[in-house]
Amino acid sequence: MPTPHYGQPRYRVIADQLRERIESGSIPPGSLLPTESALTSEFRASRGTVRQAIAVLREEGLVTTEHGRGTSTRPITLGHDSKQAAKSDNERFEIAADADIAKLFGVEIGTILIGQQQVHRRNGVVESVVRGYWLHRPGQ
Amino acid sequence: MPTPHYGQPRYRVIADQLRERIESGSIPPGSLLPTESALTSEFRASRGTVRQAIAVLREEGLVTTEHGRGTSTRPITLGHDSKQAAKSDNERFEIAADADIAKLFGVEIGTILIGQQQVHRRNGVVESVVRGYWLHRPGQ
DNA sequence: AGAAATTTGTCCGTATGTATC
DNA sequence: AGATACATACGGACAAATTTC
Repeated sequence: MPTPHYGQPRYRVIADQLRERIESGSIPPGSLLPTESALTSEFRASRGTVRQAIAVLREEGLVTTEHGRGTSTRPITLGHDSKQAAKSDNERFEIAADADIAKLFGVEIGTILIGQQQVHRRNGVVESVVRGYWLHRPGQ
Repeated sequence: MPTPHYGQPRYRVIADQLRERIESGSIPPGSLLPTESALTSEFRASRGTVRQAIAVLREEGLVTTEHGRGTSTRPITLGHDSKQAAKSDNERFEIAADADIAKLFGVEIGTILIGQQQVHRRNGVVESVVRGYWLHRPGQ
């Protein structure tokens, strides 16, 4: 079989479908995703492709993977309050756009955006903090 | 050949070496990294492993990759002037730590940090904004 | 303008190592 | 100890974007 990936690559299509299940609640927060081999059978894709799809969700912060255990969904913490102590080093939240951000996106100040904060540590010590912002559901 | 990855996996070792070259200036900002096939020969690793190593650097924001062109180290705009900053989608600046950030780093509020903002566009439209923060001269 | 070469992107199949149950 | 599941690594093949000639 050739490698036709008209439009979207397979791993993104698979990632989209899995994201759909997670966000629709079909796969509840905190529960395990199907195993890699199960997804391999279901989507008739190679394991590498399935793993690539899962990697997409992991980068988005939607799931976490534990060696030898599996990949599980993680709840999105909405209504983030800055004083709220973060339990995780990777959390999602909603936040109102400040002047800078609002101008960049071309929206009004205060528009609600999706934010994600990721804390990077080395030997337990915080090395850097990265925050990403984007609009709800940009055409992907 | 077996797959021994005692201690660190190969792709991380390769990533570490490449990072070293970038930070030492051996690969200057804005210049192209060796091609994947060149790295494959040099490190005697498979292309997949080399690509995984590059992916690490990409996640760290050290390099950017363009289809058909190559992977280049990110040009660092040591900018501080807002006029130049406004023109670029990638600017560095200094900023005082707010309560949130200060707590994460374990420093006092108001401590001066390095910040970097990167604007990601698709077809000219802002898709996301990423802000990173870290201390001056971390171990490295 | 266009063809060829270069380079990254995607996908497959397989094998082996390592962690968890 | 055995079964299950994720992590790493290899090699090959074709697709797509860019650069070069």
